[in-house]
Formats: sequence, C-alpha cells, structure tokens
Amino acid sequence: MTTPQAFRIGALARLSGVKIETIRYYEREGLLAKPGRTAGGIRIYRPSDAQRLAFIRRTRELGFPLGEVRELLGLADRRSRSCRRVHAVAAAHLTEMRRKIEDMRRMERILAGMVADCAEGTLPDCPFLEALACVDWASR
Amino acid sequence: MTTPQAFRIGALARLSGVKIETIRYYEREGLLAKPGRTAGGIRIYRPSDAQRLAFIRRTRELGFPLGEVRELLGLADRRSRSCRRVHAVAAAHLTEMRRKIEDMRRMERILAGMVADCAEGTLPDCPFLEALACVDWASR
DNA sequence: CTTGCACCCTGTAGTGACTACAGGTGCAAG
DNA sequence: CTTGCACCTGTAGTCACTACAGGGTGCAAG
Repeated sequence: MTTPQAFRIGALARLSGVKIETIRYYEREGLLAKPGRTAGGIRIYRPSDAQRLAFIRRTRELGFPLGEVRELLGLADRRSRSCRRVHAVAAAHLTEMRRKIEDMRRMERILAGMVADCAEGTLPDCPFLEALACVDWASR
Repeated sequence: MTTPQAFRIGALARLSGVKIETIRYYEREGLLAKPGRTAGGIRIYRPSDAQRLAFIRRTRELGFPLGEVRELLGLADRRSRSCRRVHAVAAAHLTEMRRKIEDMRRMERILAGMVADCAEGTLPDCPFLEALACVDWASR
C-alpha cells in the first residue's frame, strides 16, 4: 500500500487523523500552505502536505498551542542551524504542562476525598455539598 | 472586621476573588439571582449572594463545568434528601479528571524525553524537530 | 453647587481551537 | 443522464470568561 501522489481533503483527513474542517481551519490560519485546486475548485494535496499536517498534529498532541506550532514549523522550515530556540519553546511548554498537571492532581485529591465522604447514598446533609458550601480553602 | 449587610459588585469581587465581569456573566447565565438595585441602577448584594458565589467559585476550582455547577447549585437549593445524584455527578467528574491527568502525564513523559534529547544547543539537526517530523506514534 | 474621582452600567466583540451547520457545486460510476 | 457522495464557502456556535467603548452613579472635598 503506497500513498498516492495527489489526493483530496477527505483522503488527507483519513490519512492524518485530522478532520476535514480542521484542515481547512489550519489553512485559513496559515499553518498549511494553500494547496492546488482542480478546475472545479477542489483542493489537491501532495505527500509533503500530509507530512506537514502530521507534524502539526503531533505538535498539537503534545499540547503546544497553535502559535507555538506555527513557530516550530517556521524553525523547521528555516532549518536553523541550532535548536536553541526550539529547546527554549519546548522547555517552557514542559514547565507549563508540569504546572498544570500539579494543579489537576491537587484538585483530584480534594475531589477524591469529598467523593469518598459522600457515601453514595441517603445521608441527610450531603457532605459533598456541605464541603462546597463551607470548606476551608485556605488550607489547600 | 465584619462583613457588611449590603455591598456593591466591586466589594463582592474583592470578597470572593471573582472578577466583576465574571460576576455579571454568572448573573446573565442564571447562576446568581438578579440582585437588587439602587435607584441609579447599581447592583446591591447581600451576604447570601456572597455565599452562593463562593460555592460557585469552589465548584469551578474543582474543575466542574458551569452546567454541572448549575446542577449542583440546584441540588443544594432543593436540599434533596439523598446525595445520590450529587455523588454520581462528582464521581463522573473525578473519573474524567483522572483521565485528563493520565493524558497529560503521558504527553509530559514524551515531551520530557524529547527536550532531554535536544541538548540545549548547537546540534546540526535538532532532534526535537526530527522527532516531531518522524516519531513512531503508534508506540505511545 | 460643582468638580473630581472611583466606581458602576450596558452591550458587543475577542480569545483558542475547533465544530457544526446551511445551502450550494464537482465529479465519477452505473 | 442521473444519482449520490464528496467537496465548496461562509457563518455561527462552543466554553468560560475577558476586554473594551462609551457612557452613568454616588460620594466627598473645595
């Protein structure tokens, strides 16, 4: 099974796992070059477009916002000799991601405790609602 | 220092740690009752509004979307005898949150490895960009 | 009384990253 | 030649705010 040399947006979507609407959105946003068109106006993509889209998808999956995806694409295009800038962007994102994970884990611990207190049932004053109404949030 | 019996939106914002615009947004969305007004149209809040807003804030901080905040507020208002529904909503949210944490931790591990490979510097082909272009993502 | 200032009002638009139509056209198979 | 899927553009909706613009209110000092 080989990839054809030219294909339409539906095939690109299947190939890349990115939805058609999202591909068109990336084009509007300038992340993907405007592809060629048939006489009738249908977009025609080449393997290089699929590669670029895969890069975008993987970068997004790592949680980079589109602005940073754009920057990383630019750095990749420019084949800049060093990866100093790439490293900086990635390291900052990693730090940010770790911060978010810690935030979520903190929330998760609090929530888990509250769910455990709320014994699935017929208690007269739901401890979960009580906690939301009264918890001492200074001691997070 | 006691809380006054009536105060304006700025004081409520300071008291609750919720921004003025957000308070007005919650009112538009029906999470907060429409407060009384002065002759000139200025919103006047009472301590019970501050309590309700604190409930909303804490519920939001636990990551519940506004729709679920609305539902929990309703359950708290109705003082429904059992907390079965509360437990169901909260447990579902906890499961969802744990899923998100796992997703983020997976991303974080991959990203950390890539950042480590990209040795801060002057490598000719940045391994980070290479990974984005080529990584075998089946083996996530 | 007037001025000044902080505070408040409404309404609208922008954010990020899509997603979901509505209403139309292209193209290939039978 | 018709059927029917794939594709097109453009707009609006999502979530939970946030940021104005362009005014009005209320209170104290001068």
